Amino acid sequence: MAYWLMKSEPDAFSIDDLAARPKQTEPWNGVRNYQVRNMFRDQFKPGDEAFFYHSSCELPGIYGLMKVVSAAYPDPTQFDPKSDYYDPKSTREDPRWLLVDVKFERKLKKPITLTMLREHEKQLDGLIILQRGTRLSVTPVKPAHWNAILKLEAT
DNA sequence: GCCAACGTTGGC
DNA sequence: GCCAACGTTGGC
Repeated sequence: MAYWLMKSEPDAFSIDDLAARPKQTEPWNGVRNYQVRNMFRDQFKPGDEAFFYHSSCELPGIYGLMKVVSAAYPDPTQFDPKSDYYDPKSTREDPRWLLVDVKFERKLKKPITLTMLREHEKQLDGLIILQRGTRLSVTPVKPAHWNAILKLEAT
């Protein structure tokens, strides 16, 4: 089983939005980056765990936990001309973009902010989100990092 | 296949 | 709103 960190702008889709979904699941659509597409395709497995990270907001950080509940499949928004995520170059025969379904697990008692993560840089050496200029919206998290980060919830 | 221009991300 | 970083596009 693998661990992931998945970013979303809370104005667009937040941990509370996920918790409010009828089955507390949501297709993680709109990813338009080949590296992430390949991670979805090659590495994501149902049962994987993920941090829900809020970006571009007042307090960027990890706000909750979720579980991956599907294999990768084509993102339907790429075929929808009315969608912001429409990609005219993608076809149903050869879809360019994939997504996975995620399921709400729980909110953290309090967010683990980016600042807190930085304060524990030593333990979290190599965590991608702490590296300069990382813009990937989905990144892998090593098990040791996952555990170290979760411990910060109690601090 | 190079690379300049452009667009996007995301913290601050 | 600024701007650094970096992925993508497209002309050549």
